[in-house]
Amino acid sequence: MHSPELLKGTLQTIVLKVLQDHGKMYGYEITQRVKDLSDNRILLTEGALYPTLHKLEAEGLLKTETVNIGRRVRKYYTLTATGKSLAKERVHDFVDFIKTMAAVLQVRMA
Amino acid sequence: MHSPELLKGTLQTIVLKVLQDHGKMYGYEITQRVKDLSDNRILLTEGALYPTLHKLEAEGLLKTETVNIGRRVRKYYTLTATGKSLAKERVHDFVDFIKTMAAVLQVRMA
DNA sequence: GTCTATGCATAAGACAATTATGTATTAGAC
DNA sequence: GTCTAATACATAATTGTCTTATGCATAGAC
Repeated sequence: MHSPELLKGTLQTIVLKVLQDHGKMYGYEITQRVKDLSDNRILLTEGALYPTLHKLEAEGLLKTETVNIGRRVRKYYTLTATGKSLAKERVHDFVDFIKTMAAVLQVRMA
Repeated sequence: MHSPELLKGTLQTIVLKVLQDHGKMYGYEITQRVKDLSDNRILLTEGALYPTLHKLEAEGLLKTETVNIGRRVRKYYTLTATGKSLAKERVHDFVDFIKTMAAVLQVRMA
């Protein structure tokens, strides 16, 4: 697991990009996908994820669809058009930030 | 200027590495060096920098030397041995984190 | 003589995430 | 057939880091 402070500020970016790449997903699925993609290094906590999803939905970046699986409820999230462009923007900003950090820290990020 | 949330958690890393690369420096000088290296994109605020320097000093990672320039006071900071190894560790951790993020976001950071 | 830059420092408040807690279903181990 | 872990949602209290605001003081440019 990474020093968790570095993760700060990246949660929205992660959620938006994962949704962009994998389409309709539900909360728990997002945590698992991120866990897999990061080789168990990024473990999204529910206390952070759900408030973020609700916030993004309230801002019109995500739309939801509730589905009953047996007696269990699943809430699927999909990017809206605005959400898609924000996803791109956030990833771009992140890459840009890394380039700047590489210059300051004098390291190669390849 | 970058979206400031991304900067969270990177301040100590930046300070330690800049001190490692440039040796003895004072607070204001650090802000300017980072500003230059980042092409004006990372502007360290004093309210964040000074508490961080004091904290690193209290933890034995930095040692200080106060110098009078005319009537003005300058406080120079240098890495201790412990500070040097932490600097390396922090940079390594950061690069590692970026690799993980690249996998999650499916981007190249070059 | 005023404005900007240099140079230190602390305090109040905002904000995001962690930790803790709560509820409930389902699959598999034994 | 019972217990545990995984699945699946959600909110509240607390923590920690940073921004913003404030304060003091010197020096140089114009």
